[in-house]
Amino acid sequence: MKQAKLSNKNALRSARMRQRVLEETLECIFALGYQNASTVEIARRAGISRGAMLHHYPSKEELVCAAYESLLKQEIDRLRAIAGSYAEGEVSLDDFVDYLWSRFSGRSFMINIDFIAAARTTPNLKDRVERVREEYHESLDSIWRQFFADKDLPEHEAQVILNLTLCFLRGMGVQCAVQDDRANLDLLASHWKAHLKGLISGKTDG
Amino acid sequence: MKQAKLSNKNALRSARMRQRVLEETLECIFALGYQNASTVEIARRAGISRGAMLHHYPSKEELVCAAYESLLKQEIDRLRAIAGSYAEGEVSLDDFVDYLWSRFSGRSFMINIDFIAAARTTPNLKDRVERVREEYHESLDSIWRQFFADKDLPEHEAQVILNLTLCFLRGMGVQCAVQDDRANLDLLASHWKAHLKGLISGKTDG
DNA sequence: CAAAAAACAAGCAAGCATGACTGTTTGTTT
DNA sequence: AAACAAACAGTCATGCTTGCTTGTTTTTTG
Repeated sequence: MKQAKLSNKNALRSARMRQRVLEETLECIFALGYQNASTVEIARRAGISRGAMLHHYPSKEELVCAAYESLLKQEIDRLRAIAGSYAEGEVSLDDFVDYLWSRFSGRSFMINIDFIAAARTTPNLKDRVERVREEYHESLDSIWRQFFADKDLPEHEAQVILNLTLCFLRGMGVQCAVQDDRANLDLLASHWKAHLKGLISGKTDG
Repeated sequence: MKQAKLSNKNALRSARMRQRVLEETLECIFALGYQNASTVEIARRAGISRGAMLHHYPSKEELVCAAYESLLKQEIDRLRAIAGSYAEGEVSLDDFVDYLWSRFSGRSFMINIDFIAAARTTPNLKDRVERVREEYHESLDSIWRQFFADKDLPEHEAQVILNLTLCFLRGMGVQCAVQDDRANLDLLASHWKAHLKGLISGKTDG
């Protein structure tokens, strides 16, 4: 976003360093929590001086926001890849829900919780987090619709089912954060998947 | 827990003060976030000196843990009250889910998110948070069973339905924290309630 | 009523995180 | 190659937070 000409050695060096810093920022937040992820520690892990880091990201807020955007962009890319696999008939709805659950129970979502908690009481951060999340959900939505293209469900019902599923997975992810009882949660996820089938074919209620 | 004789004036004064400090701790965490809730600010709001507060709670961890325990104890009391109302036939399952949703979309849950996020990377806190949450869930569980006592669902299925509902509500609560789109979430909650009915009577799948 | 204990007030010191500042090296441009 | 710009390193100062210490008031107890 900052470099116009990407052919330079400098721009490449810069891009690499920025990427490394962002990755270590996320890792640091994952390992230590949002608030305990100090710029000193991040710089140390990234093998860069604080001065240099401040050159790339002028404030901590800039840094963590960029890191969050990077995180969700990665997620979006992964979703796109799944969408490609679906087009080739390699992925079922069950597989997709499994994939989502793996995402909501792993590092990515734990970092997300920290950001969500921090964003709630930090207006600047909240705006940016909200914006990035919106983008993410749009991607998710467009992929989700693919799974219902051949079913005869109205679009808004597919949307409701997606939102139910997302809230459910989010809630399980939160539970995962506080008490790592994976076996039980995996079981619960299975229940939900079985349930989804009923929702799609059965249509017991509107 | 600290006072043996509650008949003293001192013990009463102490208890009142402790209660006030805990309440302001929660309010401070709600308003400013877990990390920005400094002991200075809490003391200021509670109208007490920091020295006095340190007399009651020797460390910040003690303070916030006590506050969290107080918060969930309050929730448990409320649940017990609902259980009483149910016994008198004043509350339906729908009402109960509505009640839970009001809890998961309000102050109480927002504070919870902060604690959950903080606990993830703070071992001491995590243990205590986990323990208190367990107690809370047990209360919830015993009440939930009441609603299924007259239905012919096996107990473990009622449990699964509770867990599904809880995860769903938690997920909605998280969404609430980052983007206050109540109208949509309320709608989604209605969908779930309608859905619950199907789950209980219909039994489309095991 | 005197002594002990508890509740409370207020100031102090150490630690830490952030951001600013100064200087050095590496790369680009003309 | 000379001037310029970007990338990087390291140190410093400010502000904030926490917990400790010392002193005062209120209550309980012998």
